[in-house]
Amino acid sequence: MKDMEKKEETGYPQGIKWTKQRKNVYAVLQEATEPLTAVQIYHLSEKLAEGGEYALSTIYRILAAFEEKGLVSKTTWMGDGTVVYELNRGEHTHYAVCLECHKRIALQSCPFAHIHLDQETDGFTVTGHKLELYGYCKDCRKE
Amino acid sequence: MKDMEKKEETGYPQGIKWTKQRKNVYAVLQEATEPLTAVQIYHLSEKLAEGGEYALSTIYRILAAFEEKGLVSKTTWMGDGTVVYELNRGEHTHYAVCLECHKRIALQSCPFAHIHLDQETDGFTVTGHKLELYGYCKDCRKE
DNA sequence: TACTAAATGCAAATAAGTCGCATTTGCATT
DNA sequence: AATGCAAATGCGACTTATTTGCATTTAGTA
Repeated sequence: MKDMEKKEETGYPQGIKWTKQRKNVYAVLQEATEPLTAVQIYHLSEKLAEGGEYALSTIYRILAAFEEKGLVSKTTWMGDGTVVYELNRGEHTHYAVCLECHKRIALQSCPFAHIHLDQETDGFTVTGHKLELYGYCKDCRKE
Repeated sequence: MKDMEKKEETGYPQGIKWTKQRKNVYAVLQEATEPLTAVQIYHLSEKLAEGGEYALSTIYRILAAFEEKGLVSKTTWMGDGTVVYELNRGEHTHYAVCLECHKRIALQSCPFAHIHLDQETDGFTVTGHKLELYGYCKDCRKE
């Protein structure tokens, strides 16, 4: 287990205090396959630790701190406004949301990958975008 | 003012009770040039009427009823999750949001107007989409 | 004009997130 | 290894946005 020891000693972005709560939240975000709400992160973090030794307000503060440091980005599901957090991994993902079962399906690629959005609006410099598709997944489709 | 009388008698989508509160909310939404929050609609409706004869909960219920009937659509500003309502007028509008001053600029056209999004995801039938652009408006742009 | 289901007002309840303050804890230093 | 302090945490109170129960009112029909 020397590898794990090594990982314990290093591997965390520096510049902030790495408390056990922060390490757990960070681990939860690394394991996540899609963006999570603060409450989901709260429960998953507690599961990672043994006891119920977390305050929800701490989770909110940790997420705010991570966002400040650029580790995490905070977004909202456009459909219902749910606020979610995810690790900044460089790429971005869009989702298709089923209006029937509310399942979210990640798009394999961004439709704007090769489209220039800049000229859309006069004088506005576009630096990013958010997109959400709506419709029916193959299980819920009406014929 | 015969025109107004006429308008009073007709012109409302049928199938629901047209109370004075609902008429006012409907009028507010018709006059709106962009989506409004429930609280904004609440204040504007009270201004339309004379007295403070509205309950905020009623506004929420009216908006929910309108949404049910397909008169109104409820959306959220993706950036901050603010929930807003607007009349369903057939077309849809996207916005570019300035990260500095938070101004919203309506796009003249939808970038997807002539793009097929259907094939993006296997088996998913796309019926709608939401898009928000981020960046800097011409007043806030950094050189 | 009377009747009834639906709509409203009000106040209390819920949900998501924030904040102040006393206590604890990384972590840099001795 | 022990110390010190700023930063982080826990806890509870608070805010803001929205929902809900219930008694009362009202639109639209019979």
